[in-house]
Amino acid sequence: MSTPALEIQPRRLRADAARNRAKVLDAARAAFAEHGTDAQMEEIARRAGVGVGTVYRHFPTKQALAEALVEERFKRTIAYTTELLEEPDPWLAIVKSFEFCATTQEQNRAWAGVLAGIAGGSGAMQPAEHQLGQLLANTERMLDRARAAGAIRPDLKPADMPPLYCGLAAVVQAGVADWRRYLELLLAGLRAPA
Amino acid sequence: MSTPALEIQPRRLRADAARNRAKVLDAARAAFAEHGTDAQMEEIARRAGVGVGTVYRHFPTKQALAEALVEERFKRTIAYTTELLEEPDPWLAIVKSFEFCATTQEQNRAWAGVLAGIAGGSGAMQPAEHQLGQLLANTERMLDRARAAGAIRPDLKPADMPPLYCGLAAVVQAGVADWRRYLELLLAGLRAPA
DNA sequence: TACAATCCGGAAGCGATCTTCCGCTTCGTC
DNA sequence: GACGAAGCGGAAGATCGCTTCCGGATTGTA
Repeated sequence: MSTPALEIQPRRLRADAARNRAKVLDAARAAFAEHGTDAQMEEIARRAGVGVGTVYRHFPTKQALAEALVEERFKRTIAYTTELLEEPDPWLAIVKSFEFCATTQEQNRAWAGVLAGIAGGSGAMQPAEHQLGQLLANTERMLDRARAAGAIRPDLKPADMPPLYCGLAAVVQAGVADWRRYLELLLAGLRAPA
Repeated sequence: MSTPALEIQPRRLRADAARNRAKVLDAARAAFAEHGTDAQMEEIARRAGVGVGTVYRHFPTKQALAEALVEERFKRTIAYTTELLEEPDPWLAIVKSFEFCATTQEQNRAWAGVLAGIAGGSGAMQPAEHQLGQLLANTERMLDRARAAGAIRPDLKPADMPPLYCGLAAVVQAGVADWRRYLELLLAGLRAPA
């Protein structure tokens, strides 16, 4: 986020263009947070204080704009799950990963759709292949650590996880205020049997 | 489904009209099952073998048509949960209620949206108030029975349930083929601690 | 300052859907 | 079988939201 992207941006943006691009991304983030995929291009432009034409100058389609935001979220998610591998308590790492998922959904109402695509195997807004692979690898390591510590039921597989995240995101998306209670029940099912 | 609806239909429908109404409902059921809320009126008309005008003669808006289907599902759900109160094994009753939820979602891709509305308190396609009350009452009795039998964790409240159904429906909607595995993990969290 | 490349704004174009409208058809009855 | 009421079909209307287009403004450089 600090230096790269030179392969994608062959030439330097003019100062005003760079400024506007950032404003568009901010506005889009807010609009998607509020309305999910139904956010409208014109509203995004208005929030950014630019014309729709400017939005389209930076992102060729609405889909591309949405994907840029998803990729952003995905990077943060991968970064966070990587951090979690350092968490001393492997069970707590799992708990935190679910909480992160829920708050991400709160910040971007399109997130549940992305997770649904991952869990279900299809989905209109898939992240890049290698990113997805990295996230799944982190998940696997997280489970391995917890299993080794005897914190989770031994038969819990990596493939079990995406649906669990997907369900949680859906509950948050539905507007369940007390999603932590839902999470508590969910986690109880993952614990190692006493 | 066999005799009622006389309060809603003040005058008797002409034979062909009644036939078409049924065809429209069948077609709509199929279309909504496949495409959820995105099902198109013209496709419904085509499937029913009638013109769009005929669809609108029977249901003033797409929303009304969708609501008719939801109400239908809701009646079946209430009927089924009422049956379940007779189930000798209270734990099995709970399991079956979740399975019923999942298969309902498989048969109508708009179901998850309805449950989301119930769980979250808002939602565009709410069922009638008294129907909802009846369903929640059944849920409560179901839990009471299971709690009395020591089959579930004692702190499980009726209000915990809608999000659980909502999450399951979302997972099924996402296209997770092995939703039974998800359900298994979920149920493990509801069991009474050993 | 002058010039050219770059960028901006927002009106207009366009496709997709829901909904209306009305002349024609079918049904039920006398 | 004749008549009026009820129902039907599907083209046209209305709307909505994404996308394009281009004259004019801005930026960076000579």
